[in-house]
Amino acid sequence: MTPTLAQPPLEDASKERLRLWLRLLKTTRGIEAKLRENFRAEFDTTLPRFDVMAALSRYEDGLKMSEISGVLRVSNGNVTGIVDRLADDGLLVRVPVPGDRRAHRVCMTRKGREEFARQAAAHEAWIADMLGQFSAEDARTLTTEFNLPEEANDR
Amino acid sequence: MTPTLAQPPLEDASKERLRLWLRLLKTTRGIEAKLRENFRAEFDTTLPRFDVMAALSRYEDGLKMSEISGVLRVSNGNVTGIVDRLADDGLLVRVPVPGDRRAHRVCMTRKGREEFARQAAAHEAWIADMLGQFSAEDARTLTTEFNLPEEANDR
DNA sequence: CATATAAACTTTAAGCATAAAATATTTTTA
DNA sequence: TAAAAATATTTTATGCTTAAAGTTTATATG
Repeated sequence: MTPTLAQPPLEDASKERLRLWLRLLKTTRGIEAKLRENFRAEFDTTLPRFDVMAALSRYEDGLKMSEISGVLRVSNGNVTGIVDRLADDGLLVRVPVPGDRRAHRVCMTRKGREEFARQAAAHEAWIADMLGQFSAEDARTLTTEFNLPEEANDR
Repeated sequence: MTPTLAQPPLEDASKERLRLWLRLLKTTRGIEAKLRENFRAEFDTTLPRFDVMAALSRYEDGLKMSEISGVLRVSNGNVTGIVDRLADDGLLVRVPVPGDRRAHRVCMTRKGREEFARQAAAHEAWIADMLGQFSAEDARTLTTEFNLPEEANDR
């Protein structure tokens, strides 16, 4: 006879994978909501703005508009508005690309770099707190496990 | 002397947790993008619309507007527009609540239930495919591991 | 060289999301 | 019971997001 289990019996993999997806979604959305709230309260900014700044911070010479959308995997038109607003705030500038009058290189200003440094430090601390249940080793293991193929989408 | 490692040495937990977060974000966004694309191509609908239908499908007697936003953890005003459009399409109806003229109960129509059944089956198959690298046992283990406290937010 | 194609970017239309304010109704309280 | 507080929902303002169409500039092709 089937013994009573602490957990319900394993259903087919399809159901368990669906459960995992719903859990991942709930967890990441919860963390994103907290980040959004913190960014608003502490820095009067948003997650998409931070994402653009973070992308730029990794490239000393800035990025072209299309490179930003490529790195962040968002649509082209999306980046236009976010960069507009960051530029209005003096955190970055559009620099014409010599020899190609279609393109612009987006670079952080000094003010942008300083502001981003503060935001990045806070961001890392918030994440470390929210994922505090994972040891460094656990985190590394899970990072590897969640490296899905996702149609081999690097660059 | 420190031996050469297959992976870089463990940095402090903070950095490893940040890496895990970035990986989770990349993975869930990738899956969400694929789902959005599939929902659009196969059913001419969106993920938020599916989420509302999924919430309603679990309650025979429907849900009030505020209950939908509570279950889905989205803002009140957000649900108004999504329900408006689903109602326009005849997939659900707003039913007045007897004895409280402020409130409405949102219920799926027969058409809505039939459409949702098709969508849910496809959704489960898409997820099972994208998370195919996880066995049923792995999926269950990970689902448990990602049950973050997140300020004990159930209902 | 003229034109066609491609590339870089912006604009538009529609929908999703939040926070905050507004409206209507119900319940509590003085 | 009248005024105040709470509840249920919608509306408004702002920003993010995509897909698709449009503009300008660059490159390829006849």
